[in-house]
Amino acid sequence: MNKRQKSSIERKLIFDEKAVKAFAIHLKKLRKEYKCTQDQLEFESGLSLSQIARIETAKINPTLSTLIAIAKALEIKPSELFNFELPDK
Amino acid sequence: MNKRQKSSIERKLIFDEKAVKAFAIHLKKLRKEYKCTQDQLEFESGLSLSQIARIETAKINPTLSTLIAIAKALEIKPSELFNFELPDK
DNA sequence: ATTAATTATGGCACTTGTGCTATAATTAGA
DNA sequence: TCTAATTATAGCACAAGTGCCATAATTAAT
Repeated sequence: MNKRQKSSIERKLIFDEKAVKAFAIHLKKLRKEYKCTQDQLEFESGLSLSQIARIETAKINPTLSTLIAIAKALEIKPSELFNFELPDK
Repeated sequence: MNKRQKSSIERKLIFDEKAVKAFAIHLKKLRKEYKCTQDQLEFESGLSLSQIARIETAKINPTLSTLIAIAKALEIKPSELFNFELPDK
């Protein structure tokens, strides 16, 4: 099999790894402050534990719904999920 | 062709339509307050206009990176994107 | 040092977010 | 009313988020 052919058109994808990383660290800190395990968060949020782990290790770029589910589970305002310093670029 | 077969296992998907809708309304309001067109926002954020339109019409559930790109483009703090009332459930 | 609890990884299937392009629909300006 | 500007929709291709399952790795308790 040939290598998968790259599209001739360069698609610009936006994935701010640094911001995702900063968010990951913040979330993990928040969760611990609330004495919550990933397992509990799974239960409270309805998200899967593997997903939560992947978010906290910055493997993925979660969606709005996911963020809101987490905030609800932690009983905090969604805006609190963003109380962290964004890397400059 | 047969209809696509449903997986035997019921996958629970989380997509909080009401929250996404509330966010959409809030974003559109914010953008207008900043006298910003979708076209300008496309330029400033690097996101595609079609994507912005889909977000503002609550067609999609944007990702964290997308939200941050929008906040940066509007020169606001990401938490401001969440200054809206979440529907109760 | 063992064991239990917690967190992280990996793979698969499926869904969906995104870019790109084009076009339609709506709104604003003349 | 025309016209231009703005916003919304649609379809395609591809990337990536998520659930579920299993297992490995790490950390905490005893």
